[in-house]
Amino acid sequence: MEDKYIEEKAELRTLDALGDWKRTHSCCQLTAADIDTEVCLMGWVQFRRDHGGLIFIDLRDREGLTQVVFSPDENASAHERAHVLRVEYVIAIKGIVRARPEGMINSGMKTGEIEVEINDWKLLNTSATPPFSVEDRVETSEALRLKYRYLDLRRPKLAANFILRNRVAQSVRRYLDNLKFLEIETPILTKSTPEGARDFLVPSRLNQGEFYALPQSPQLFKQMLMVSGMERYYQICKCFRDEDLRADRQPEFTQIDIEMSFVDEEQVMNMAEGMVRTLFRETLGQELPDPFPRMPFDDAMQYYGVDKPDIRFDLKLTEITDIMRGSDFKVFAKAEMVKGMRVPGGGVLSRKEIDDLTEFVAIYGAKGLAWIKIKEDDWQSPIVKFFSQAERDGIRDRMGLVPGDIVFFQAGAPEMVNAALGNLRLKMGERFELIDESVFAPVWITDFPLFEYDPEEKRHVARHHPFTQVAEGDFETMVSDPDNAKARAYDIVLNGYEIGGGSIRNHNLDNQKKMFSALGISDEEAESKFGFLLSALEYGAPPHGGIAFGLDRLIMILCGAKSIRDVIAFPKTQKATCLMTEAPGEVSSRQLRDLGIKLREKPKKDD
RNA sequence: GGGGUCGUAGUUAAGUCGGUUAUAACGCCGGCCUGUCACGCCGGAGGGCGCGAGUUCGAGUCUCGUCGGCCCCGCCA
Repeated sequence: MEDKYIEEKAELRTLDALGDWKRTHSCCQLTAADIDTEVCLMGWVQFRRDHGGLIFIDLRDREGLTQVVFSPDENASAHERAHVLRVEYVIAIKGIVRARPEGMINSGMKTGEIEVEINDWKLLNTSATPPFSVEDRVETSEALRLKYRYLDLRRPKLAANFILRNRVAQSVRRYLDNLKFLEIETPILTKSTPEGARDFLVPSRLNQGEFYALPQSPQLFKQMLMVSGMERYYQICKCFRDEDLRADRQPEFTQIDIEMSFVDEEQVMNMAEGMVRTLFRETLGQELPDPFPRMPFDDAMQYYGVDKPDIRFDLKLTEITDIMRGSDFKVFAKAEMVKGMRVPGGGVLSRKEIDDLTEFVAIYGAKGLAWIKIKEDDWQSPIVKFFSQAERDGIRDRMGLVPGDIVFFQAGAPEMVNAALGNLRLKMGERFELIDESVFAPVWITDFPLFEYDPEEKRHVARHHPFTQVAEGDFETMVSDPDNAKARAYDIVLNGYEIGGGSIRNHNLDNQKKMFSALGISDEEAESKFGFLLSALEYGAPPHGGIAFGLDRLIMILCGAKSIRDVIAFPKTQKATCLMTEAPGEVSSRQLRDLGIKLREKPKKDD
């Protein structure tokens, strides 16, 4: 008897062909204006509410939901067949748009005023019970979501991210096209560039023992295109960096890459912020400041401790190195740098919270976290007993301390002081809810140092990249005094994320050679690594510069997503694997033989 | 390379000082139900606690190792 039953059920689940049915509307489209029209919808069963008599199905496609009703009175056979419907089954329905009965309007639903009364329907496919329910509100582990990414992407929230992503990309293309930019593709199989991030390598079958590298960015190709006279280039392209992952970093990511000839930094920045303003207006209806505020790198470090300040809230760092110089508090007196951060109202922080914050700043190398709570009558602090009255007055006046405040201090190497307090600043922004999540705060960071010292390699390396032009006025001294050379470079920061950066490049051969020599790159090395660039610069390279945006990060901020993975269709895990395809994977010995590659028996951990 | 955190039915979580047969909700299966919208009601099945050792009379609980997810430091021109 049970067998017969299963057979019966299977019979009911026979799939239908699409036939000549054509979809007429999406599932978020129908309104009261469509009442009494006949429509055909196709999609997935989101919810089923089978009352035995009436059956309600919320039908979902990528745009939204529509309630459809199977009624035994209207169409008995359509209703009878509908008992088999389950979540995620794929169906096509034909029916009449009806106004919902009085009091049955669902105001929480975009199509809540109407429903579709079924005349006929087709079962296009069944579905196994999904491992997690395809709904926004369900919190399931990210591992499971990534394994079944195709189901995860059905969730309306995630689908909406990709709809927005498309609109941003289209807005960018329209904007750049209007400004006569050419979209030009550059190679994915290219040459390893030793400066910068670790490359992904691809072995060459036809040239055994040699490797292509996947591009970290199309930097040199776009410069070549300027030499080619393309004048204005852009590309929305994949870039690859074999470095460790973070919530906002993936090994392959998408860049909006732009380069222009015959321009200075003002023109690049104007073009770029116009693009960002336009895409915000066109996709979110949000107006951004015009122009974007600008901040020199030195100020960013001084007041925010980072080169990507979140200026949505107003806490700032204050340097007090000079005040503490002769102090009895030797930790401060001897420190290369002493900075404080005043947190208005921070006096409410408990001892436990301060202990946790001390642990937090230790991540950045801080040995401790000095603090003072400003009370009505006195200062409460483990360190203030070491301060003279003049020192107390000096700190109070410079920082504008008032009762209720807490001040945090760091003393030591500037890198540590800035990192610890800069990140503590963000922590305090969250703790005291100083951040208005509806605000988008862009800021240009300018006047970057041309170099930074790499203690591992014991030489100066380019802070931006080695093709960046030195600031006017620093050309003569860039080799003798590299620490004070500025670059014609600029970053664009949004809500504390670096979303783009660029520079004016060296179009003059001598300048480029001087840059290489400042970086300790010999003529031979420069020739072997960047020979084609040096050669191109000999043939009438126009002045040029550009910028590149991290599209994924930008979309992440627009979506309010916490991770870049939520705006990338098939992202990698933190170990750079894909849980869906199980990449990376082993390859056949035949493939290895073709490539002339022999694997070690057992990869050793060291080496 | 390092620090932190998590891993228990399909899913999300609870599980006390180590103690009988490991809880709950949702989902799933079956039945009932003509205005629900995360429908409702009744009944049922389903896991041996990521994996491997160890301690113990006894381990989901303790120890060691290992695998995996996430966050972070380093790294990311």
